[in-house]
Amino acid sequence: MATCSSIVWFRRDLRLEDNPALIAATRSGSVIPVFIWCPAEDGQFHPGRVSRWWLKQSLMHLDTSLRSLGSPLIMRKADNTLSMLLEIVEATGATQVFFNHLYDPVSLVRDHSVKQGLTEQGISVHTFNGDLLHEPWQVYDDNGQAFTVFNAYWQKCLNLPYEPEAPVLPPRRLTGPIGKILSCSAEELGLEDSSEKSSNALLARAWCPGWSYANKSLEAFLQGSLLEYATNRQKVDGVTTSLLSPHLHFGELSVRKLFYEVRTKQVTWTREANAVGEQNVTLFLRSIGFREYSRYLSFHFPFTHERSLLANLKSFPWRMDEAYFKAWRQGRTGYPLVDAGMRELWATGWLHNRIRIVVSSFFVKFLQLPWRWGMKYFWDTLLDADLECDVLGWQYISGSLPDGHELDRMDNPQVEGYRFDPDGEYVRRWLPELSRLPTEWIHHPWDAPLTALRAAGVELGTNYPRPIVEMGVARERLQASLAEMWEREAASKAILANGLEEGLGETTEVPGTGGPFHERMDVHTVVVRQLPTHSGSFLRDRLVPVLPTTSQLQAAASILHQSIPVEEDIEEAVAALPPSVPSASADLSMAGHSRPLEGHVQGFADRSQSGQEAAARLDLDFNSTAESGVRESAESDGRAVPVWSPSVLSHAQLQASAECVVPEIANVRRGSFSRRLTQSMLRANQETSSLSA
DNA sequence: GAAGTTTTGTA
DNA sequence: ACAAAACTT
Repeated sequence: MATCSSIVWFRRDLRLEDNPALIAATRSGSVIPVFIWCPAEDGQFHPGRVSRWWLKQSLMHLDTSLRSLGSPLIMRKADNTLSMLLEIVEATGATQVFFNHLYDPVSLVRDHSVKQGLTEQGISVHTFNGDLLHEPWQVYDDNGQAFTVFNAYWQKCLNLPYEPEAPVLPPRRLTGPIGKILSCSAEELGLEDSSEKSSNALLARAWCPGWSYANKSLEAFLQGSLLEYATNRQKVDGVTTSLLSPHLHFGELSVRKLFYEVRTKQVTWTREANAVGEQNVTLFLRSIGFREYSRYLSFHFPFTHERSLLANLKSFPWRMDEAYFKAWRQGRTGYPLVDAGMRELWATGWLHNRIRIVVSSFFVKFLQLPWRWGMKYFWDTLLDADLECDVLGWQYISGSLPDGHELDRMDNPQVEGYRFDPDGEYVRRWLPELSRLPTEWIHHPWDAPLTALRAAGVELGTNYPRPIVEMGVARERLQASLAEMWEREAASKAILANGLEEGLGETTEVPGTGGPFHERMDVHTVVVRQLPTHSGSFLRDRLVPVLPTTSQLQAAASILHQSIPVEEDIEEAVAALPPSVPSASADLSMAGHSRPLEGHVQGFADRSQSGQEAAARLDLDFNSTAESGVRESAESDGRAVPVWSPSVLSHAQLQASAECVVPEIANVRRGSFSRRLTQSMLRANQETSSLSA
């Protein structure tokens, strides 16, 4: 057995400690640690600049650690992950591949085909849970259905038998492969292009990527802000969160270890009758719960990165307004709290979770922009960009979840400003043009008397914009749009009913809309329709608005005279962040991306890991629904746009993701939803079976 | 002490 | 937005 050579395929588990794939491989002989950078497979979800910067640093750190144990990290850039793995297998004579599970839609699909491809070549593949407390297929409600509300899900998780064990220590020594294996440096992977380096240099002042720094961040958090997590949760300015999220995203820190450490703390505090401390832990664990839940949703509802979980908003008339979108990105909406947040995001890649909620809520409800645009922007710009959390966050805010905010709940940025930034310091830090405005007016400069504005050097409409949409107008517009949506839905329902009677089934078209209703909120489709004369590549770029490059941003900034943080401001801003050390990042991000590879199937339960029953069920599903992938959706103008066709785990989920069979939930309010969803999924499933029979 | 008003919490 | 809690009268 000592002669057996194993590849450990690192992905987003860039740590030595508590890494099940690495531990298992170490037991079976010599270890070849591998990282493959394969941008071609990321599609639309190619990581943004700051995220790639983090990855690069983290890889260098991991490589150093692995080297000192005796087996350096093999880094390769590839067009196809499977081919590259096979090439490395060939070169090293490895007979086994070990890796930890991922749950985002891209990885689910890729990992399944990789596993299949390796197995076909006689390589034995072993996969593990290195990212979650519980695998998504281990948690179901009393009816055996997947949860669709968070509280019930998290309650169940907390009640599952789970005795946190002390994290497994890193291996002491690794036996490396014999002979030299082709590899490149982290630099040569091309994670950072030369135009990005100067901006990225600033990031290193505030953050230390790498698994051992993640441990230090954890330590700092346990000793520091965990104590006051609950009370400080509201404070948007200053270091009050764990700052662990980028470390968690890249798996530099094991969630199981985090859970273990935090729980241990909680036990201590309970013994000391420290009720406040105990409460703090409960709240923090809840935010870990949201991270778990994001994976859970992504796994069970693999279409949620591009379509709402609920079908209730499928005919909502989102505004495809590029100018609004741009004003939001640049922090020029005229609402100081929103703008401060967007400037901070722009400059640092970081936002307090509270501010993420504020800006995303404004995005959806004041501007009525499609949530997927916002999700993509977060994916492109956040340091802790994480697809599953991104999806969960935006669906939560946009009224697409049974237990999220409803779409017609409009939060007032002025009110939120005084609640979360009572002294206006946060706004002053990020909006220098308002820095001299007294607190009285800082969150609503449009009400300020001219004398006050003049004294503060503020000229509304010139160096700081007036509100892009007034609150009252926004409210009316939202109501009107909702009314329009109800109308469309009623019409749709009537026609669908007719259609079914006539046996037309699910693809009924509604006259005058050019297609099934759900497509009206589909970014791809609508934009294509609006821009029918442009070229293919232009269209592709437009599928989802793309983050401008730094130079484009700077150009825009100079045109817009002042107030956009360009380099100097960024520097100042970053300097104002938590000083050097890994302060730990924590609030879980709403980050995201979206999009497809070709033909694959999804799912990857590992027999040895996840229990016979689950594995058997998933395997069965692979076999029965194995064909899915990119399909072409023919537009009315004849242009074909690739559309992600979700891979499928079960018939019920297939139905949930097939647009016209999406459950009827328009009027269902929170709470009562879950059961109805599953029931109507089942009903839809049965109907379809009988139709096809 | 009941009824009305304001604040707080919700991710 | 809305409900529940806290606070006033």
